[in-house]
Parts: sequence; structure tokens; C-alpha cells
Amino acid sequence: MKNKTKMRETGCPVAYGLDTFGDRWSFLILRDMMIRDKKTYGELLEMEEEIATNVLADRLKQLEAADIISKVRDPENRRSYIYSMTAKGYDLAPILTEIMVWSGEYDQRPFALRNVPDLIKKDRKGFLAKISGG
Amino acid sequence: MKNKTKMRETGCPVAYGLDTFGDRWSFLILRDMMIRDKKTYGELLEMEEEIATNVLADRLKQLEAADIISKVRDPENRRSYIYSMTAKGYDLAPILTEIMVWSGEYDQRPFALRNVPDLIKKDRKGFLAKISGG
DNA sequence: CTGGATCCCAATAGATACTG
DNA sequence: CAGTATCTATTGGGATCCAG
Repeated sequence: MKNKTKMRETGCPVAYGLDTFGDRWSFLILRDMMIRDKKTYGELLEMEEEIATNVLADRLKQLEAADIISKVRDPENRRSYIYSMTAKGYDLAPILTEIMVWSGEYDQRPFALRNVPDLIKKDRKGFLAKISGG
Repeated sequence: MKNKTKMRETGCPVAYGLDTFGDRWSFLILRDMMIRDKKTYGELLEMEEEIATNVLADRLKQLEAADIISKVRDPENRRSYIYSMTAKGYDLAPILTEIMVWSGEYDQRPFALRNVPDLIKKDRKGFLAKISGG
């Protein structure tokens, strides 16, 4: 685990949140786990944003240390691990949702995908329910 | 402006959001502007998390380039600038709110401030209205 | 003065090659 | 499959410099 950037102990909840998941990759992992139901290192590695192996390994460790995800050995495949969200992790779903809504509103690049945020806006509670808790 | 990390052009709204504000400092600046009503470089520099001058200058540029904030000269003090949120910036308020709610729920360190998140949970709409648009 | 820009350099993040 | 090792690029802290 490389990222030893010290936690900012000001008590501010915004600072705590950013110290925990405030980087360019953590929420992409959580997106794949919550929305795309990915469960293994190999599945996560295939994300289209092309995360590097060490970055993925590092973030998985950090997220596990923060009790946002947990890992167990795959009972059906002894050399694989199954990652899953904890309750604390699923409670990040509202943040993920709001990020998608905002970006869906403002990403004007031609290839931007807006259908998902549209879906959320039509039924935010349904979407949240779907990704919160599996 | 240091941060030339390329945008990930996958179309995913989560990736767009993270490319735009996914770092340890941007949302602390936005917190101070939205919640604490700070308007100048000097005021922002005083945040208790002790942002470095170069980092603050860099993030202000990035946020301005992303049309999240804008700057004008202070008409009452010709050697100062006034930063303010754009509509696109104020629309980040729901993300800020959800970060505060989550951290308020899970930051168990003794110095963690939980009164603000409690306030949000009692009246999320009121809080959002208060920080959205000044 | 305020609002930065610049520079140094330590610390982190990330790409790629390789391994148990 | 699930990482580690290694090496390079980028970020960030702190001091200092500079323009309006």
C-alpha cells in the first residue's frame, strides 16, 4: 500500500471523505462493484479506463482497510478472491449517484453517455435501491 | 496549471466527474466557497487543512477552466479578485452534501464533527437550498 | 498590500515488466 | 489469477519571488 498520505484530522467530514476515497480511481472500482457487479481482481482489471495492476491492488487494499469492501477466498476456486461491498461501502451509493447525475448534466463531449443519468433522474430511489446492497 | 492528467474519454459519467474534481483538494475549496462563503484567494488559503499556495492556485485555475467557478476583479478593492460559484459549480452541492452525510455517519475518530451532518439529515433540502446558489 | 508564479525537492501515483 | 518490483512521471510542501 503506497498511499500513506496522512489523514487530515480537522474533524471536517468533507476532509475525511476525501482522505478516504478522494482520488481518480477509487470510485471507478466502486462503480464496477456496485453497478456492474464485479467481484474479482481480474474482472476489475478489465475496466475500460485501463487501471494499472499496482493501482488496482493498492486501492483494493485501501478500500479494505477503510472497511468499504471486504475480501474472502472464492470457495469454488481456491486461487481466487471474491471482493464485496460492506454496508459502509454501499452507503457510498448516494455519492456515486450524484456524481453520475452531475456529469450526465454537464459532460457535453460527443461520446458522453447520458442515458444512465437520465434513468437516475427518472427514478433516483429505484436506482439507489438497485445498487445499494447488491 | 500542473495537472495535465488526461481525461478518460470512455463516456462514463463517473470517470468524467473524477477527472474534473477527483482529488484531495478541489472539494475543500468548494466547501469553503459554498458553505463558508469565502470569496478570495487569501480567505481560501486560511483553510484549516493548510493548502499550499501553489496547490490552491492550480486548483482555482482548473475549477475555473471547468466552469465550476469564475473570477472577477473586486470593484471595491482593485488589487483583489472575487471568486464565485457558477451554476455548474452549485450543482455539485448534492455531492458535497452526500459526502458530509456519509462521513458524519462513519468517521468515528474522537475529533470528528458530526453536528453538521446531523443537521443535514434533519433537513437535507433546507441545507441544499442554503448552499445552492448562495 | 493581494494574488499569485516559480523553484526546489521530497513524496506519491502510475506504467510496465515480472513473479508466487 | 492476483498481485509485487522497479522505474518514471506527477503532485505537493515550503520558501521565495514578482506584478498590479
